[in-house]
Amino acid sequence: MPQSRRDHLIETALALFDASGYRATGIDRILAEAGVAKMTLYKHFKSKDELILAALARRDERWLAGLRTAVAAHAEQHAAAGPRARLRGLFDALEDWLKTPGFNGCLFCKAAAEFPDPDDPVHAVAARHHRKLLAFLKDLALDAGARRPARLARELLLLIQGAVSVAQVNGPLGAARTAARAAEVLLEEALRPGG
Amino acid sequence: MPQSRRDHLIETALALFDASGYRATGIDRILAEAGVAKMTLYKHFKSKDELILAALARRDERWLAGLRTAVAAHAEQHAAAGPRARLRGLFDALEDWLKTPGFNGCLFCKAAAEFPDPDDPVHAVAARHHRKLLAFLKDLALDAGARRPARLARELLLLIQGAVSVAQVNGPLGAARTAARAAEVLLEEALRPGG
DNA sequence: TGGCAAATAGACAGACCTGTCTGCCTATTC
DNA sequence: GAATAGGCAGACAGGTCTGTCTATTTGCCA
Repeated sequence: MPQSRRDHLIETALALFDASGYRATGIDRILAEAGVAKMTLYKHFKSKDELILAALARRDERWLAGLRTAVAAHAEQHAAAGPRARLRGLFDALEDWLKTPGFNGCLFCKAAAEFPDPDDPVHAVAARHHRKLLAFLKDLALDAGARRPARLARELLLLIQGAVSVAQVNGPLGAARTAARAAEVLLEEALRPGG
Repeated sequence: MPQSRRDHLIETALALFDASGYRATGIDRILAEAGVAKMTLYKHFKSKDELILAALARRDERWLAGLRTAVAAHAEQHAAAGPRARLRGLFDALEDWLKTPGFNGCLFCKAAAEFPDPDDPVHAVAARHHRKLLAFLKDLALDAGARRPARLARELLLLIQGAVSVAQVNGPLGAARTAARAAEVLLEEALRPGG
């Protein structure tokens, strides 16, 4: 099962990068935690940076998939609730995430911070993740019937990223709730007819 | 002039920490850039972490002071413009900052990310900075006559931090404008009578 | 049982990091 | 002119980092 060790390395690296940062997490630490030999790592990944890229790719798909299912589940649960239901699901999922014990900020924001060069592949992956999230939010806004869905999506993105950032620095207290409240105000404004 | 070398070290360190991160910036790099000998640094600071703390302390006071003056200047310029004038000044200053060529995100968010332990003095300084910014926003909201100033302040903080985060990852295009637009909607909602 | 592929432990090189120490040099002050 | 303080350059120790290499062991399959 050649995939299994590679997977295990990616998962272990993800957890450690999240907890301590990219540069601060040494290869040896990942290997010790995963119980894998160094040569095995370097057989699957050409360098530490490639491991970082693989870990971010996995996080990207998993995180967005989780968001999608959370929103869909919430919409199904409150089938008759109108356009606000999905938005509520979005921010409920956000709140759950921020309150997760090990929560330590957005891995992509931290990647962009530790690899500030925009041409760096790691930074580029982080940027792409943000754009994918923005596209998802735009679909949501479009679905809700917002007057200017792209603008509402950009606003929602700010609220989400702001909540993540504030929660990382000062704890999760109220950040998601505040974001959800503001999002409802912005949604209502976007649904109001004349403007 | 014993203060001058200390100051120069702090300024140089600030610029390098901003451009490359805390761990990624070696002492030797700071010394070479500042043209200062190693022993001079270690006479003024007990360790690299203390230099980081000193640099963050300076950034904290300078950044908040700049924000205050920007808001005051804008309010004076549009003396009769009502409660929105200061808010506009706030987000104009934000836009200027995000579009500054060397802009590379919020030093305090990055500090909290690189020093994730909440008990770490560096993380604590970052958290304190956020609370000071929140207090300033609350004063602004109070001044504007918002119905629930504390809530509006928390919402504005999310927008500001979100714009900073998004601009860091994906460039400054539109982030500040989006935040300003959303802030106006939220302010209007907070000023509307019944709610 | 023999053979093969893959993973293991661990040494190793070379680079970089922080923090300490030793001389040298310069400027100021008596 | 001499003494003294402070900054400079650079060596150094001790540690960590990535990435490479060499043996050795494990497990599987014929």
